[in-house]
Amino acid sequence: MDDILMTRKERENLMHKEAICKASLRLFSSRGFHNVSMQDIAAESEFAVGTLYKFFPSKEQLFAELSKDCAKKIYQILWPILQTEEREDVKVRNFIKLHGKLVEDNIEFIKLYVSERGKLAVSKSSGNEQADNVKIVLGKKLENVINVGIQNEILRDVDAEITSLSIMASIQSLVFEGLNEFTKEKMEQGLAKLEHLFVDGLLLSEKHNNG
Amino acid sequence: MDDILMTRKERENLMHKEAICKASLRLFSSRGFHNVSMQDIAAESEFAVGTLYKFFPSKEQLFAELSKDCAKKIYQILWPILQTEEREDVKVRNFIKLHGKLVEDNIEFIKLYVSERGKLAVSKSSGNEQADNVKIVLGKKLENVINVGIQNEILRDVDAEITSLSIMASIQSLVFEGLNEFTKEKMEQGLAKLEHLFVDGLLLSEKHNNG
Amino acid sequence: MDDILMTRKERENLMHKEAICKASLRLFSSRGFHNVSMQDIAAESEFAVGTLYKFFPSKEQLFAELSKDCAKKIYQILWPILQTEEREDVKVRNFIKLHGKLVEDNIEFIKLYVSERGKLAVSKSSGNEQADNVKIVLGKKLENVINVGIQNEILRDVDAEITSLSIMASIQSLVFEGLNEFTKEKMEQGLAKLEHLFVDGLLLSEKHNNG
Amino acid sequence: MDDILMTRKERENLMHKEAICKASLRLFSSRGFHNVSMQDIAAESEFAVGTLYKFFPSKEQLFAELSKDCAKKIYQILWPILQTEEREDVKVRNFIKLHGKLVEDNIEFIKLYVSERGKLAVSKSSGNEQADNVKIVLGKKLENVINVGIQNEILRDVDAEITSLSIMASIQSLVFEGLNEFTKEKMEQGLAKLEHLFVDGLLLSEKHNNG
DNA sequence: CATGAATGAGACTTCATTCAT
DNA sequence: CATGAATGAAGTCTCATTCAT
Repeated sequence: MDDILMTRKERENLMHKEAICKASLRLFSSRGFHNVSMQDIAAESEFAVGTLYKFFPSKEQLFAELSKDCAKKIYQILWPILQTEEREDVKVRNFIKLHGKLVEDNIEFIKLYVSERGKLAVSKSSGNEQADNVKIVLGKKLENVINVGIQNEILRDVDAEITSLSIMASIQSLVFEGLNEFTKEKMEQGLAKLEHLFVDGLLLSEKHNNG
Repeated sequence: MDDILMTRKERENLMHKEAICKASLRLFSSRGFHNVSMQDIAAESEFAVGTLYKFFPSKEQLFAELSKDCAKKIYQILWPILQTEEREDVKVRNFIKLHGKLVEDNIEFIKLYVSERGKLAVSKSSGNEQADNVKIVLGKKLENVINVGIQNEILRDVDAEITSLSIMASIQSLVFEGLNEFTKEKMEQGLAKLEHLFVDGLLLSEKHNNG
Repeated sequence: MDDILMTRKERENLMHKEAICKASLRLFSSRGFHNVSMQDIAAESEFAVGTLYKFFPSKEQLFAELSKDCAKKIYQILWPILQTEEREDVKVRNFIKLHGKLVEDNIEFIKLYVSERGKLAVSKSSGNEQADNVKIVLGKKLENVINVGIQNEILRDVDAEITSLSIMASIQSLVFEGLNEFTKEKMEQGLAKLEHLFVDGLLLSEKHNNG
Repeated sequence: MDDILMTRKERENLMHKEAICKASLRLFSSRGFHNVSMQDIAAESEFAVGTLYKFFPSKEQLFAELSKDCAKKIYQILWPILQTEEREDVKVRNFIKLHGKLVEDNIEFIKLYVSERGKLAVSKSSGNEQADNVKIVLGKKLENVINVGIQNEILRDVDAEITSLSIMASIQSLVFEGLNEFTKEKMEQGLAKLEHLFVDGLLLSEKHNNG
């Protein structure tokens, strides 16, 4: 509870900043960076334009920070899955499965996460790098899990790097492609099939399949 | 050879339009739609702004036509691969493999193909729909090939839809992620691994693997 | 007295809008719609271009609103004259006479009122319709007054419609033709002669002439 | 027949110029100066843009010359009417009446004649001055006719200047107002009423009315 | 000499950013 | 300190005019 260490002012500040972030996220995720103006954000967040600049030095920085938060949040949800003491195939299963819940709770975050890439004149947008980093870091971790699975003779001897990339890309494609049309159930069905494709079909030896 | 049937004027016209397209493609693919101005395109193509509007009625239409061309070109290369009389697993192999050549020849086309999706306030940009359609059409065809392969007992009994999506997403990810960093060799290695992952590992029964 | 009920902001807002209107009116009335740019209006009104768009959504709308105001103002001055309990010939006299005062106070309004008609590619400029409507409405009322005058045997039996049109056209011609050259006196002399021509000469029976 | 003195080239030139004028007139009269581009005129006249500039140094000059021609043509039709040996009231009658035929034959000329006034940034448009001059000259002549009529005791003792202005304005108003809606018959009815209003009602003593 | 492709200044409009209140 | 009116650079697009062919 950092709250205790903060003055009321600071606490209010934080809440205001979060309100702005939420409003921005709503707008950016549905309309994209260039089709949202600071005036739009001001209106949506119910603050004055000038106030936005008290919290963020520029529109780009606001977007970058948003991306960073978004990446961080996703990281905090997905990373632990790959850190458990479970068997490797279970980790991969859960990693895939968890995206269903993730989408349900964070549609906007996800949209932003998957949609805006290379769009900005990425001069200084450290936030997006961060977002990409999360993908890379999670990808590397997944790769690592797969490698360990292979070593433990739980998974077949595939190329872990390419398999990790493939899994992440497939999830992203499924999630993004489906965002506008899929119901929760359809999404989860798709993820289940993905799980089957990669874990049952590809990676698991028969003995584990039956487990 | 339409060239013979054209007047010099018409040929020049065509060349100019192509020059504008090339310049636009260069800029759009590296910076995205909103970070390229008509002035930029004019400078890059060495024409005046007004000239651009002799060839395209608006920036959106220019971009749409570009997308359409791009999609068409890729379609014309990839579609025949899935239409041959080859065995289904070979079709899939070739489909994946061919992306190496594709990237080599059409980096910018590819970038545009994979990057701009849902980015514009896509009011009427029929060009982008076209681009998306190509992905969908190719994806559906790939799905069909996989299904036939399963019926012919060449491929395992997987969910063809999700496998198709997964293959396409993986290629896209590999190609796009690698575009800025990968050498030709690295790209082809990646595609080879992808081929192995999906065709050898996942889909082929053992007998075909050994063929 | 709305002033009391307004905040300072609102009052300033109104003043700014009026300043813009005045500047626009000055420019439009002397140079016409197409020969005045938003930059011109910005310079004349001593605001930035962007500011103009805070008050009006487009140049066309600015012009339309101006026309509407102009028409409304003129309507509010002239209509009551035709609504009094006076005898019909007196109404017509006053209607003509009043234009002298009108010109004196609202040269620019008048210029706009008489000059811009059918000039714009009048797609949706409801303002101008309004302006035309005022002419039509006043014309119809004048026609009505004349008809009543005829029924009351105060005016001769002329065609009221054509007489009304003729009176309005004559006033307009006199006022517009003279705008750049006439002194106040010359204008009033002209109107007096017009009054004589239409009311004494044409319309009134002898007995009323002597009254 | 100047034709005899011209070379074939010169004759062709003249025809081309006339073709351009006709096309321009068609466009200007229906859409106004600012809503017609040189490209439009080129297309309508079936000449190249560059060719237009062989005949006219600028769009403004083209318009000016057109206005001048238009004014001249109208002048040549109307002036003789006021120069005949007829009695003055008959001259005025014919002057008014003739506008019916005029409209019928020269809708475009008329439209241009009455519509474009003070619209251009009248820096050097001597053509429009010419057009205005024609109105003034005809107006002065009509005034003169009326004065003679008064001296000859055919017309009442009215102010000739204001009567002339009134007649001209009324005709113009009737013709212009009606251009888009009136049938030939309606137009002629209106002019007949105008004739009655001004000649029978106002100007003629009884004895002439019965003639 | 006619042509019309090319030009580029200039029009309208938007929006990130500033600053007086 | 928050506000939001004001700013003006920059974007898209038009069109009168030029000039190589």
